[in-house]
Amino acid sequence: MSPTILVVEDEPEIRHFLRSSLGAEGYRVVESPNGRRGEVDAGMHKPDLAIVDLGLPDFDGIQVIRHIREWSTMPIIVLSARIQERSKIDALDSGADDYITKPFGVGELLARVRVALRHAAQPPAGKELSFGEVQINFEARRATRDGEEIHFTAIEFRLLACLAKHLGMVVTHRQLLQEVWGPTHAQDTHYLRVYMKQLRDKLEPDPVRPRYLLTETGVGYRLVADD
Amino acid sequence: MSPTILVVEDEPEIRHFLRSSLGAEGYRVVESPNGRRGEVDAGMHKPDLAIVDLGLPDFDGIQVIRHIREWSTMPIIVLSARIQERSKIDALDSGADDYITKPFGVGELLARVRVALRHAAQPPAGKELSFGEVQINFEARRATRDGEEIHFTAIEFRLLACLAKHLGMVVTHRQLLQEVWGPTHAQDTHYLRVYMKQLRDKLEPDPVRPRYLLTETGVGYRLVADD
DNA sequence: CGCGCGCATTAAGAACCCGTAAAAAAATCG
DNA sequence: CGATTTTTTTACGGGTTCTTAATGCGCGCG
Repeated sequence: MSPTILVVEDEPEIRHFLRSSLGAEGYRVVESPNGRRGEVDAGMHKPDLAIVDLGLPDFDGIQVIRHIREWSTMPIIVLSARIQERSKIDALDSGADDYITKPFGVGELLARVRVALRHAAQPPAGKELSFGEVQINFEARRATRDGEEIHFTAIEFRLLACLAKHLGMVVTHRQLLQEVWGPTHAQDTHYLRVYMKQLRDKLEPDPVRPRYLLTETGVGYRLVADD
Repeated sequence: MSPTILVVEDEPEIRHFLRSSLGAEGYRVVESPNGRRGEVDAGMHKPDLAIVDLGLPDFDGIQVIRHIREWSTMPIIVLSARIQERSKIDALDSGADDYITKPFGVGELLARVRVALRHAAQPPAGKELSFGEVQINFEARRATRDGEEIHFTAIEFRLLACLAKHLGMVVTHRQLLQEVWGPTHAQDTHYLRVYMKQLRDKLEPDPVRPRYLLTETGVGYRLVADD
């Protein structure tokens, strides 16, 4: 079943451009001409991805994003004019996942859409993952270390799964918080500090000098398997 | 099919010089003697690249750039006399991608044109970039040098990403500052000096004599990969 | 030649972020 | 219902990163 994409855009020209570009790729497209309709359509159609213009006539696209983020983690891509630098950043902070600056080409649009959908849809990449003496089976939700079973709490495991899904890549604080605690806790970074410590105590040979579960100061964390 | 290049230039001498230099390389050339015609021709011919003189008789070349940028992402190269320092920067901030200062040689012209066309042809989804012994993976937010991992702080990486997004072309101080520090710091150019030094220390084989991360005095910086 | 401008370079204090521990609150389970 | 586990809060010390200011250099210009 092809993914559904919600397009919230007031200018008919751009909206039709989006519809035909995305439609040609096989996506199903739902169009909303303003913010109010956008929110309703988001709730009704439960799309796999939303593309939201920041310069909407009735109310700010950021409002739409905030409201959607209250109940959904669907990927949101923001459209912004070159002038709206500031609100672009606000949008990302409000929970948008990516942005495209107008004017933009079909190639760029489709590339961003693919990335966003891939990130959202992916089940924990492989079913197995191992590093050092640790082995994790995501399907069975179990892990062993030196053959001994390790126990994870629900949150610990979700956090680990989220990191493993993006193995080797940095996962931002916001992504982790959003994925594990939901959109309402996207700024409670102290949760991460506590749980990273617990994961390290369970996974790392020397928890004080992490080798697999690495910190990216000011950005997020990342999990790396051995070389 | 050879790329089409639009030349918006009032002085016949320079216009003919451009036509023959570009024509000899196999490009198709469309000439416009003033700004008004330039805009029309841009819409009609949909060229792959526009070269716009800043000192046009009817109205400012910056107007032309702004108007084109409302509907197109085609690369735009600006021609400026040495006196027009200020408007050169305005042009870049308005969406031009690169500039050439008059007088200029064929070699410089063709090099800039090649870079701009190559840049346009590649979807910005490009996740990888390499120059010298350095390799950067933007998706994973990682970089290596001679196989060794290099560590970047949050700001360093954002700066590098911004430069890489416009590989081979100039990025103005203002653009960099806005993208990395936000609009409130658009004039704090001293930040750039400090961080450029750090990037060079991490990326350049000989940081004192930069080969990739180049200074454009009075304008901004430019990242070039080796050819 | 001396001056001013913009850039490179350095260093130090401020601000911020992270790891850590431990207690309080909530949820789970027998 | 009480015990145990899990989650949420809070606090603080140490370390990293960011900001700021001072200095030196090279170049163009008067």
